[in-house]
Amino acid sequence: MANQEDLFKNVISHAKEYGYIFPSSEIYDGLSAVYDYGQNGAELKKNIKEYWWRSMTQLHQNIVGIDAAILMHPTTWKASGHVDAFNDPLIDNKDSKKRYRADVLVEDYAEKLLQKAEKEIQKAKKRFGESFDEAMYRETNPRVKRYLDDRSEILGRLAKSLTNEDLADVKSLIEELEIADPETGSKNWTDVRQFNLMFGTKLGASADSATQLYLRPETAQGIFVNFLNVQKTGRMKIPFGIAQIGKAFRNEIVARQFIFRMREFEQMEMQFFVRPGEELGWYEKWKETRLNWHRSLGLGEENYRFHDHEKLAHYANAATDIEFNFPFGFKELEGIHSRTDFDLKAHEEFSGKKLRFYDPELKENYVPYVIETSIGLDRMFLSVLSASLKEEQLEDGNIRTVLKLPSILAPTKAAILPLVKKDGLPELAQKIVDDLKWDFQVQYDEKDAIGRRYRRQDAAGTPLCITVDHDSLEDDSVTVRFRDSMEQKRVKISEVKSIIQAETAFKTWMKDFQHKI
RNA sequence: GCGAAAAUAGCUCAGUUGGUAGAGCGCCACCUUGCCAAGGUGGAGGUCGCGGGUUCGAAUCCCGUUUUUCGCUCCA
Repeated sequence: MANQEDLFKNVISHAKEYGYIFPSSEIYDGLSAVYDYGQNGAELKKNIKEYWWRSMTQLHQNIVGIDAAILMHPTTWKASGHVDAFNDPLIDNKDSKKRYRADVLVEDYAEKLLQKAEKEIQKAKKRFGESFDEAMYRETNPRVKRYLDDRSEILGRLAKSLTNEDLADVKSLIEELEIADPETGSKNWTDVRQFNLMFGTKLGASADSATQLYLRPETAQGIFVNFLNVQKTGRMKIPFGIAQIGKAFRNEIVARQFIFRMREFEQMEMQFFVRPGEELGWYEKWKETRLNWHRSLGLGEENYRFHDHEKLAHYANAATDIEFNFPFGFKELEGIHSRTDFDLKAHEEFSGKKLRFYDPELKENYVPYVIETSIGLDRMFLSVLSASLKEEQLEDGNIRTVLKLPSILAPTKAAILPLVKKDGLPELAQKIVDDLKWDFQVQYDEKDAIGRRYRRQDAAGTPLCITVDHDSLEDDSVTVRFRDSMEQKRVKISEVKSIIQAETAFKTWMKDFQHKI
């Protein structure tokens, strides 16, 4: 574990040192759980986005992309359930330091009363046998009646307090009922506090006439509300998908672990619309397709696993996570959910608009079912970065720090290096840069000895180095040096472009892993 | 949000019982060199996270605060 922690610290400091990630507003001490992407980070992130976007929208004729606004009509979040579900009243136990949902504590207590009542009833049933009148017993037995009455009184009061947002009363309720920490038995509670996980903002310049808006807590709703627009204008036929990359915001209670859980984050989502009843087949297909996409990057098969949800959200009838072996253990990287018709139905209800598809084969209208694949871009970034960072022991005993990024994702594809900065070598190297820059992100570097420059590029993740030496002036050849193997190859200058191309092309990376949908 | 630990140069870290801040690497300039972190000379960069307090004197002791990591918790 100590090693893992060290590894994680290494990733964080490497990310900063090589211009990948900086704490937000660092000169003002930073802002909790907000990070900026630096010069290399921005490139890597953009490349991850592009790899995903092209896999979705370019390799599939029936998947198209949109880019919806972050601000949406507030009713969207009522329909999606976020207004209710993202509001949790929480309470801490001061002794055990454990946190609970206050309403769940009370509900559990009420549940126990119900169980006590049932137990009495079962006992009575045994005693009286056939002639036992259960309904009558519930009404007449004082103990059972008290249990049940208390229970409904408690639940009634809880519901009322929650509706009125009277959190003080929820706490009083917990104190009056002498509810104890289920694990430690302590009754030493903090006040109940409300956490709203959606960031609010206002539409309209004057405070009193302004409308309450939210920064979207997920990008999915931008797809659902545009379902008909895209389907009609794109003449899309079921099954089809809508992809989107964009920012989402959550006021996380605990936002931690570097860029793993941030308050402002980016999602890459694809909602795939299918015939009702066929969703589970598609769900399986997308599980396989998405895992393949991850495998194509070559970060190690053993670093991925599925984690099927046993407890499903109210809208889903199947759900799994693709987990990645982060430096702090296996954690969710991507979610694949069979969301049924929950979202479109909810939007039909709240908007009063029909969100249906006329299926010419079935000759009927229906609300499509949805398979969602949703990946955290920042988490993907962290997975790529942490799996790529290696400290290698070389044959001569030296340690080499190398960032073995998949070369299609690397910020800089090649560094062009004159062996020495004289004798016309820099000029030739510059000429090569000027030729390559139209197609690739390349970098010129003439500072320090060649070996050091190689290592510098290794640590920054550049897959190829092109070295210009004195022979180059005579025979138009250069040395290509490969980051991962450290091998060198003598090639003609005219071949360089195709070598970089072969190393970094989309097709090179994806072709064995693509899946026909 | 509660608890624990931490914060000193761009990075990794030293800094003794309180006595005016250091190393290695990195960075910049010049020289030498030239295929796997080479050598030399010179230089820039820190009010020791921030704010109070104790003290003749605080990086060091005390209080508060911010940020980070870990545990609890939560996760559409």
